[in-house]
Amino acid sequence: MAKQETENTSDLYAVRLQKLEKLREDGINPFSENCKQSHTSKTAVEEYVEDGENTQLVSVAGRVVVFRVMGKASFVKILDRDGKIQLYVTRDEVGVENYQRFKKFDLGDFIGVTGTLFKTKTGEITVRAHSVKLVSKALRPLPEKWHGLVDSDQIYRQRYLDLIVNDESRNRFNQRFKILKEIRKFLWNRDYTEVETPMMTSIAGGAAARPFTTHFNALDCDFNMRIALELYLKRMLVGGYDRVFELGRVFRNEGLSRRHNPEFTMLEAYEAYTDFRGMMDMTKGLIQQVAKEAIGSLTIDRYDGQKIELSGDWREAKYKDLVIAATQDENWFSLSREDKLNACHKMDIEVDGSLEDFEITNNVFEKKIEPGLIQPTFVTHIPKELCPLAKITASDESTIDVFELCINGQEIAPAYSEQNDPLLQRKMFEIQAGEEVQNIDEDFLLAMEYGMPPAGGMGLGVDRLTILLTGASSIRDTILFPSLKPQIHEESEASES
RNA sequence: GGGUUGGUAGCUCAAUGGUAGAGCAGUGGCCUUUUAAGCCAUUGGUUGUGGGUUCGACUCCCACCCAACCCA
Repeated sequence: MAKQETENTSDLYAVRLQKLEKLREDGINPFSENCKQSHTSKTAVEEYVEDGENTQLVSVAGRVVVFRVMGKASFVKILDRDGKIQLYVTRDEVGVENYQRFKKFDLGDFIGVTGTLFKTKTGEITVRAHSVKLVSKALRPLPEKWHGLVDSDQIYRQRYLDLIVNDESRNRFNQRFKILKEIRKFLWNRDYTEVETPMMTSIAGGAAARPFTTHFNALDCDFNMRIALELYLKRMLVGGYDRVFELGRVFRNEGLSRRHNPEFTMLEAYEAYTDFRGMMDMTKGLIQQVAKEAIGSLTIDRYDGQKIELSGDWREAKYKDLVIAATQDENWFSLSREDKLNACHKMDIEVDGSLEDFEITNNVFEKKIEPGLIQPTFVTHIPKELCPLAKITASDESTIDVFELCINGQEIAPAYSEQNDPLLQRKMFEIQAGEEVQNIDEDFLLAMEYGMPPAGGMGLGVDRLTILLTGASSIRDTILFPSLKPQIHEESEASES
């Protein structure tokens, strides 16, 4: 049965296996051959001398993605880390025997070529091959060149194929990698230290989210995957590192959607002797510089054609003012819980009848206000119930000194004036935990009692920032290997021939 | 979890109950400046899985699997 499947589905595979055998018979190892790479596709092209003698030898290597044989001459394109470059291979240059062998190469094979540069009739800078050799044989055919790979399932499960054949996808991921690099550069330049803190802890704190659990065999106890970086980075503040950041994965055991992946990348940065106002300037500077360096523009085209303007000053708005504007009710915050629920029904906002007062209001914010905040907006003076880790606003006991930066209809980055009063912090934790006091991170409170400097802290959803800056329509297009349900594989079709 | 759409050759797609097709890829030829190269010939299928209806099912019905989108 398995054998039959091999024969039916892998005809192309069988042909390539035969080629492989032929190469071995001819004394050529189709896999171990190494080759020199003196230039990449990009740096090789830069060597080309306009209107001059192009005698400089370049050695390039990569995967064959275009293969056009025209009798005794051929054009080939290879893909390397910098992109693609065209090669011109002729019988006269590489010799009859080599050329015969070359003609049996397949799309997808890795080859190495050494030669000189010239420009074709149509003006493309091309390597005229003096020698060409196979360095690694591909046994599977690549997806079609023109339409690329469009099956979403295969794009996500076999991302490597997507990266090989879909330029748009490769470019988007290159932008993501650049974004990560520029975030680090920005913070390093401000004398921040990059640190690493535990991903597995007994208590997952720092945010309100359901954690993934795992079992620690040696200690025989259940651990949680982290849901935020906050509590350990603050321990670093206590420990004397007054500017720290971590860029890493957090895990939240919640739904999957166009905007949510259970594991995602967070930046959290803590800076002593500043507050949420200081973090506001820092965050704006960071996003503007990252956009400039990684994307090359401060004006972003969204997938739906709208433009997002990141330059200049950004709007600031108080949470309460936004809610009052959205509900068109000056007295919203004095309404009873029941009146708020009724008003939500009238506005077509579905709310769970058991929600607390502030949660009902926050539903209005999340469903009616946030999706409309396309241009950068710092939302300030947020109700204190929404975050137990920030300082209370001096002039208004009901709010905290924080901002939530919304862009592209999503919350991108919250920041606080961090709470550093250990007694108040304990009280806030106790209110939040309610019955579940065992979930209070006592070690964190102990650390705070040794003294934590006043600080501003900021968290930034790197995936959401990437969605914003690349104009992607889904978070899955910005995560290399998004979470998917495992597929049951049938017997692997291998080795029989 | 609910709704909608989709799953057919390696890839991209056709085929509305009556012999499963095309383009690209592959294979064999021709071809020394191509740009989705071109020309001639040609191989390739358990139609997502399992049931059912029917003389006959890619097509209709039921269940399940996977994905995308929308909603919760």
